[in-house]
Amino acid sequence: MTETIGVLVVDDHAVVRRGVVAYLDALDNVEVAGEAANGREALDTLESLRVRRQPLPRVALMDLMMPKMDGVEATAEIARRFPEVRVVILTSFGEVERIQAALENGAAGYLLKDAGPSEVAAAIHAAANDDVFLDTAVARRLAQKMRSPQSGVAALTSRERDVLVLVAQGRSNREIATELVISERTARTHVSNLLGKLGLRSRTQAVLVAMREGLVAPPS
Amino acid sequence: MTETIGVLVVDDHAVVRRGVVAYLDALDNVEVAGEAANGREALDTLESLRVRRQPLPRVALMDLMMPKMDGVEATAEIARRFPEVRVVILTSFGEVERIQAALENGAAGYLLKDAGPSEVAAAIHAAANDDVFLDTAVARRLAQKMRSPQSGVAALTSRERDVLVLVAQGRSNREIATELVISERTARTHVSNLLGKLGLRSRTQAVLVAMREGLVAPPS
DNA sequence: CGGCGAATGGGACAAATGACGTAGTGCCCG
DNA sequence: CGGGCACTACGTCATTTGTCCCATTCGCCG
Repeated sequence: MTETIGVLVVDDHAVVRRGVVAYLDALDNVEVAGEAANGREALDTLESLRVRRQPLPRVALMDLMMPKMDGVEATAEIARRFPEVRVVILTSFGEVERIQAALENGAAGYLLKDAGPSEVAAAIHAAANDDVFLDTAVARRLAQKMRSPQSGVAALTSRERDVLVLVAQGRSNREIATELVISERTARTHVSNLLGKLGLRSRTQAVLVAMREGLVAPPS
Repeated sequence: MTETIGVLVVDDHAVVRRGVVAYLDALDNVEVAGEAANGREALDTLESLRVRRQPLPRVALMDLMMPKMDGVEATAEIARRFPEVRVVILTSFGEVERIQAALENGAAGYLLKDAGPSEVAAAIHAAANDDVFLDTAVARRLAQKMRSPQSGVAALTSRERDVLVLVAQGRSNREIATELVISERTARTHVSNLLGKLGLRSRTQAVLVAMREGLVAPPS
């Protein structure tokens, strides 16, 4: 572990990249190996390092919610094509669904943007060590989610999640039916069931829950 | 203008504060006068400086979307109680409604977080000079909004906006009526009218528009 | 003063939504 | 193999939502 750890910083906000780099510069055995503004750029950077036979960074510090390529997607791609690179998520969103998605896709850590320098350092060292680091708040939420499998989107069947996503896009039952190639009655059954499971009384509330759980992106 | 400009950095994300401070440190006649993690802290800091008869910062660089006290609120408070402090907004959200709200509440600038150091510098100098600096993208959106007054929340009456906000919280017509102390029929009239003005066909879509326009915060 | 838009409500009606019960089919797991 | 679950679908019914009329009351503005 006395070896220097190369870190690729991926965030669409220049200010955030600057802050992260400032954190990393203060660390002894960590070196910023590059910056990228989105998932696509990050992959391009890694690819280009590989063809030049230059060493890949050990860790990628990555935002979720980026243009071009979403953090979750990018994490999955990196895990698939560059398995020696550990991905640590650094984001302002603490949605359990996103956290789970990221971890399932191979993320080796999850930090919130209000993390201090020491937490970032800990996450990077953990990742370089093939451990997983979770922000305290993140870990707590995950634990809560585990403890209470009854409340929340996790209780939904995959089909119900499909329907919920469409509801959260403002579609009517008829439109949902057409989209999923089922009858409107079935769509209504799914909506009714998911409302029941989530303890809601209208599809309007379902939109909010879907947003809160990160099932759909907030509209831009 | 050779005088040093004091800047108060307000953001709930430590990483972002660090990045901004790094930007500011690189500038000659700018000095970081303090940091705060939310609007409340920012006001407390200013208040405490005032009672100690210490000089107030000329500029506050502030995020929107913070816990404790929202950026728009904080901007209004600062403009009211500390008129000598110029507030520059630095946020990742480009919603026209929020921009307008911030500017109407006395903001002296609006930057997006993908802004580079030079833009931050320009905004601070402009603010210290009693000018207003707008990010290029922000200015463009504002201009678009001005050019097309027909589409968008701007066409709504204030009462309709009230109703829309409640719709976007998942309330039923009956609940909205109770909340606003009007009859349910009137609530329905308002909903119907605002749907027409926005070109929508259901309240579910209205939720999305309200979010997109920043009329309500995305649920946490 | 006259008009105009905003806000308030009502009647009537059509459409969408949601709840509840029932049921066939397919699939996985013990 | 049998039970359970997900997915599909329908019938019925109550409620909500949304539309199109209309009317009244303000307050503001020319």
